[in-house]
Amino acid sequence: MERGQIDLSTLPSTFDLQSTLESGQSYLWWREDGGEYADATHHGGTAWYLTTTRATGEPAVIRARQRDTLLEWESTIDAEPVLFRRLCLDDDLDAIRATAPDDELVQRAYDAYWGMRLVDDPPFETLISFICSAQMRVSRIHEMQQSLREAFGTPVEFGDKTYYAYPTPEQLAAATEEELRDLSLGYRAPYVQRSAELVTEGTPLDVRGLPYEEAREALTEFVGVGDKVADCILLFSLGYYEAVPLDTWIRQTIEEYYPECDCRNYTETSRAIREALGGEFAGYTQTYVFHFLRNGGRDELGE
DNA sequence: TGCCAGGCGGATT
DNA sequence: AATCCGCATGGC
Repeated sequence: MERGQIDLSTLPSTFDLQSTLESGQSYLWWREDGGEYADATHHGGTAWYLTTTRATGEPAVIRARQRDTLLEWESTIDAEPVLFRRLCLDDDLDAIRATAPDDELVQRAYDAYWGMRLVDDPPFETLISFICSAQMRVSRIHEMQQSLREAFGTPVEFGDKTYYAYPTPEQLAAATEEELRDLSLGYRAPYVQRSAELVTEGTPLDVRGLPYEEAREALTEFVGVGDKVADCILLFSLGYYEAVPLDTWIRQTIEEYYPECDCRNYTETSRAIREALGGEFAGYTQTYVFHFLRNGGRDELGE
């Protein structure tokens, strides 16, 4: 057991663990108290768990908790570099926000969840969890990932308990469609199995290096991955901060607040809203807006 | 009960 | 290239 703490006051920007983990970006963490979108206050909430698989293939467990300006952790490994990378602790939020449009929706969203970061999750885990996200509630997407871990993941001992790492491509490729349907994945079951298999067969998933639109197109090679899910993978695991996933919430936002961006197809609408949200960090801004609206922010706006 | 949830694949036009 | 339709499951 290793432990340590990160002094968040030395970072370029303030940090809010709860907003980061409850904003529908990552389905790979789970709360110690079992809660979902709860009541824990910002900067002093519950502990969270994460499994991570090292380059050696060896799985590890991390427990992390924020107390004001400290991020405390315990782990089977030295978790500090993992936390820095996956929680984007080095991001400069002021510089990012400076690129965002100065309108009420965006500024209220940034104010409401200031300190939230994008996540930088492993591409395969992001691929699978966002295949599962189609037409599905956030809480159930979390549950599905938990089920996948427990059914197919490699066990890891941590403290006096056994945890399960997120399954590898090989482990999910070996699953049957029926086994996956038994986990309540529904029609996504064959997509998960087949896409995992495609990864083991060498279909490129780490498309970093390709220009944004080419990268998005390349990811739709996977089964169950359309433009929207591809944008999520680019934004939450491959560092494409300009990617704006056009989901039901953002489409409604476009209709209401940026009607001039409502073009005929995904590609054109995407170009327009990326431009409207400031280009380079449009996906960062979109993530704040998404979280704000999903938590009822729209009701506050007209007041 | 019927509708919706961070949509997608396949068929049809 | 655009549109339509079926698809699992669970919560309200």
